[in-house]
Amino acid sequence: MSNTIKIMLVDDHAIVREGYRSLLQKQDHMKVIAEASDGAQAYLSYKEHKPDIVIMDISMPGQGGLEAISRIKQFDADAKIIVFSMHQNPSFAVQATRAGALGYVTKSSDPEVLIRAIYDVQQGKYTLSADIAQALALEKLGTNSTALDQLTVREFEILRMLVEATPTQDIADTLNISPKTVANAHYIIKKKLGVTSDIELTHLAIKMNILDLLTLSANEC
Amino acid sequence: MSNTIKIMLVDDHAIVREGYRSLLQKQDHMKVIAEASDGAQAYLSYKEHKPDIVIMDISMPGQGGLEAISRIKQFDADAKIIVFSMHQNPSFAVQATRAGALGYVTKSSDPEVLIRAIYDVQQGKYTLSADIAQALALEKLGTNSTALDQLTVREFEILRMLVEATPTQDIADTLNISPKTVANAHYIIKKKLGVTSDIELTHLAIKMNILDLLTLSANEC
DNA sequence: ACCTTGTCGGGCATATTTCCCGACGGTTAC
DNA sequence: GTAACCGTCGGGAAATATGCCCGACAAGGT
Repeated sequence: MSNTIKIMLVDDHAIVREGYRSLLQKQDHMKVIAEASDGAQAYLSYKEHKPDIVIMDISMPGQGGLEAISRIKQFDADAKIIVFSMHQNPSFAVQATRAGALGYVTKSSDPEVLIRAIYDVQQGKYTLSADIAQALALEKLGTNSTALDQLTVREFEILRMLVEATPTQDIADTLNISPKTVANAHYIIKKKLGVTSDIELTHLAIKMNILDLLTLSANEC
Repeated sequence: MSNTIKIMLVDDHAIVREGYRSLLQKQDHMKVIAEASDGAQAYLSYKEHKPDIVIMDISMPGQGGLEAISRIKQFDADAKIIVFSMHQNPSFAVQATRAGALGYVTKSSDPEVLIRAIYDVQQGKYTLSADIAQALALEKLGTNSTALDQLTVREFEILRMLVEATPTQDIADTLNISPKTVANAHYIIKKKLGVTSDIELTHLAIKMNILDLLTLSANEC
């Protein structure tokens, strides 16, 4: 069929890919033609299969989703990428958009929302799931001025790794840049966010839900 | 069929439930008889359907999974619950087990691992996915469970102020000691706790409940 | 008395942070 | 086109912090 949408799935959890596949199978005009479980794989697979739509998780180990989006867009500026993330924090949507994503849907959304987003993005329309759209609107109105949006995509990515206590050398390795650049970014991030110590930085990351408390806390709240 | 395992799914992400269902459908001896998207629903649904096995995510909004496990075990001490979580942190496995779970499998695992776990737990065997088993073993070797006891009173006092992002000079002033002594203590603390960065130190403080999360988190817990 | 442990801080080599700079590619504006 | 801008990348150099050493002193313990 000529109007079948070719889809690539990128998610590090096999069970979630299973879910996508099962869901998309029920749609007449969609076909999953490729899968990947991390950013690097996603890039290679994109070049090979040229899918119409990429559905991508952004919180993956190693090469994160944002980096993968940038790489793919660099290879094909017309790439249509939907980010499907567990993060309700609108800053993630902002960063994903900057990196080149055309849609952002939370995993809490009903499956139909993802389907709808695929059709929308296929036609070049930008799509946000309702919860994120609302949060973004509130942020714009309120003084919830999240300083996070002042960060560039690269800085945000580095911040995420930093607050997870990733060594500078490891960050440099995963992003293929010099440790010196990471150190410079570290400094710029602290400056932009108005903190002077790494401990303050970590506090801020927790407040802004960049650092998932659940991954840290051994006790229930 | 008498040997069909009746399963209940609990996960807040519809797409993940879709994935479980698709996966379990392929198994002859398993049948999904109920679903729930949060802890409270899970408890009610358990009482109604009495499944043989519960597969439960523990990071859910509102009443989390650990609470649900406790409630279910209280109602039925023989309940067989497998936790299927994205968290690789072994502390989660410890907590889940304390709450009454019989198995812990990470979402990064291959689907077969979950299937295997279902059969194992059905027979009353406790099951861990390989990655968690290894992490737990390493933790046991590391003896960081009593790490805090290695700190002297003074060091502990300084640690508490440090992780609240108190400037070194302020700590020195408050304790009437030299900033240099604070810096030295800071170093000794990191050494005793086996961390190399302040970010790691903050993570540890959160895990050990030295840092009050409630004063930090902008969200309800 | 003697040894241990905690507290306090100086010294000093090394590492990191901080802030500067220029280079380069991509966009946008005109 | 080209000028202006932004994001990314990293070098350089001074200021600062860290890592690890040391000795001093007091309080118990044996």
